[in-house]
Amino acid sequence: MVRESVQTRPLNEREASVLQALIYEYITTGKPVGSRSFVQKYSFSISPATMRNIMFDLESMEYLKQPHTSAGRIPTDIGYRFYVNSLLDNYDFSLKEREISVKEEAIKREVQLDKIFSVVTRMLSSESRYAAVMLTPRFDFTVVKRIVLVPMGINEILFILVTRTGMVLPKKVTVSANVTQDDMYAFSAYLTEELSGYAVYEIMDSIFDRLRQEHSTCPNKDMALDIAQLAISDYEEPRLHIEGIENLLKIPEMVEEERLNSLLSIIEDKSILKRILEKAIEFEGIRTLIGEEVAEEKVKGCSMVSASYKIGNKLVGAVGVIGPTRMDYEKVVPLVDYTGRVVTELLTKMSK
Amino acid sequence: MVRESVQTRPLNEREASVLQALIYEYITTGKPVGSRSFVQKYSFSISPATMRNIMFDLESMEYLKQPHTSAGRIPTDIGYRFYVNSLLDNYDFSLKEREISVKEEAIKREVQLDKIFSVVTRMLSSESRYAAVMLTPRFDFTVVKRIVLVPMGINEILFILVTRTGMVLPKKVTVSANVTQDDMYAFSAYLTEELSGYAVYEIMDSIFDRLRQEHSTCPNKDMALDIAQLAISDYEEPRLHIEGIENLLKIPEMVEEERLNSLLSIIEDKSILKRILEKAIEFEGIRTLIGEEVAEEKVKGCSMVSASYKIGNKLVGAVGVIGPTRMDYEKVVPLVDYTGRVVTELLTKMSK
DNA sequence: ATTAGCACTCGGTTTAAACGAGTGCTAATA
DNA sequence: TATTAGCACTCGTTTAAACCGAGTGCTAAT
Repeated sequence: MVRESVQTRPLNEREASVLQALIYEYITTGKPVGSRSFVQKYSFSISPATMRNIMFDLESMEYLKQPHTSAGRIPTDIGYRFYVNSLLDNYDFSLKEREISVKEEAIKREVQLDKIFSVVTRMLSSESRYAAVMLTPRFDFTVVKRIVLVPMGINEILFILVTRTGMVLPKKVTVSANVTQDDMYAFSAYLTEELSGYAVYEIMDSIFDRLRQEHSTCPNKDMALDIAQLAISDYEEPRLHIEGIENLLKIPEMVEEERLNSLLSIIEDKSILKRILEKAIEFEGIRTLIGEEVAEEKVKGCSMVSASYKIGNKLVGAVGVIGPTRMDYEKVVPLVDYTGRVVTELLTKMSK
Repeated sequence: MVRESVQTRPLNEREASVLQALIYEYITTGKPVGSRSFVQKYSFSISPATMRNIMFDLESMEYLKQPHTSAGRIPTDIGYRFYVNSLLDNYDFSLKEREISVKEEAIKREVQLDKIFSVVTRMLSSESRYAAVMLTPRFDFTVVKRIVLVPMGINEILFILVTRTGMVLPKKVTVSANVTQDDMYAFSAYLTEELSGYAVYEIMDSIFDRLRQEHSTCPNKDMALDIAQLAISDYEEPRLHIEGIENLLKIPEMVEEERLNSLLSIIEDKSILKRILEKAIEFEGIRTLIGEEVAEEKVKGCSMVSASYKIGNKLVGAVGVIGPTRMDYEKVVPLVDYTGRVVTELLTKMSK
């Protein structure tokens, strides 16, 4: 049979299973997969020649490519995409959890929210053997539990916001007028009374406006509001936690010139990752970006599996794993998915 | 003259200047320094042969070595040590600052203490072009400014300690008995009243004991003390900030197998760095560790320049730069020294 | 004490050959 | 028609040999 170029079309069963096995093989070994040894290793009951024909078809449909003539095949981004999609199709989102659940306790034992982020990323990177990233919750959805003002010096006030999740967010504010210790107590009480229970975005949107018009027994009410507004309006951006870059350095192909540069830009310019993860927040559940799909100029040959997490039913942050395109998706996808759920559960419980 | 093996002895002037120039050359180029080109480049008015003789002497005194026969010379750790010491001898610790002072403002503008650590390490790594590390202040020397208790749930209390430097240290504490909102206010007032102005180590050493015996108007005084003691006793360890590992990856010799492993252990096992920096706290001022002097099994071919910093006149933390043995000490030493001073100044001012 | 001269070393680079895993194509086969 | 055996060909990788050049140590002359 003379092989003619094949347009993209649904794969038949045999092609699909070959593709799947081939990608699996490549993910494990990192070497281009050739027909002879492949057929043997996976006990396909076809000859190498037939395998070559199938590979040829898969190649002309752009699922595979050759790094150079007369080498075996490696998957293209499209190939990986097929692989990951069929993983996702068959993935039982309810199960899986049991296998990993040991770590769950370690996370849940952590009480200080800030540490949770470290623990989660550390766990995720060590479990996945790649690099883990996490974007801390969007500030505007956090719910105020308590506000405490502490005088720090002349005209300097430390504004401490305690969230319902137990996060403690301090902010130094400079005021022009003098404020007495008694004022501080009054302000703390007033602001806690009025703002607790509301999410920051609500406070910014409407609560402040309402309070300014309402009457209050708090002396200097307006000043209290000024301080609060000042502090809250320039609260912190979500922070990016990265952990486990060292894992990536252990992967031989990542240490090669070109990839290393990708890595360097990722570490150096955190805004890149932040951009990617911020996008991920919008998608409920798992999201995979393979190779070029990452769509960041400086990032080449990397994939990213991410999951958004919620507080209550608001999507507020994301967590993920970065690795080479040749990533062990089969392991990473459930892991990330699971981690997202644990974080959601934890934060939601804390904010009750 | 037949060269005989030379015992270590004080270097004469010519030898010293050759050694100094040679190390400088090696630091800049990274290539073994050979006699011919070296004599030419640095306009020594001696012949290459004479230079070889000098080099031979320096080698037999272990200031230099050859990576292999018939190659030029490179410095040994002892050589670097000589170089750094004479740098330090001639180093005007009062001056230098002016050159770098631009960044000072950027740091001092930072109000949130936690961010200062990030800013300092980032600045230090980007200025030095190596990796920067910083150990946050030892907790036991921080002075209490204010204590606030916030009820978080059944039997759960958030204990917030505000230090005089403006650091906000929250800690979740679980108590057995029920605590009312009013208790909280009373406790906060009582603890603030009694503990503010004292350093944590004083509180742990004696204040608690004293308070337990004294009478107080605070109802449930003992419970308040229990909570405080619980929270303070297991407060956080100094944290380690690292920044700029990417800079090290840009140095070709660091990406080679062996060095890369060193690097990986450093990143992976932060306790190594912590150990080194903790030691550095004990030395007032600058400290250099060259190559083997680092004395950590897994760390090879790295040097570290560190400076301790103080709050008032207590040594509480350290900051430093890590790079290859072939580091630009001439640049790094003043930089680290200066950074240490700025941090000291800043923290001291904040804690007033 | 310095230096010119010279034989010698040895890592790095270049060149060439041999290797081997893999391919595409063709022709025979089920 | 789909599969397979056979074969020539490709091309990156490994191995070996040759060579280059920067550098050394030693010796003898200055």
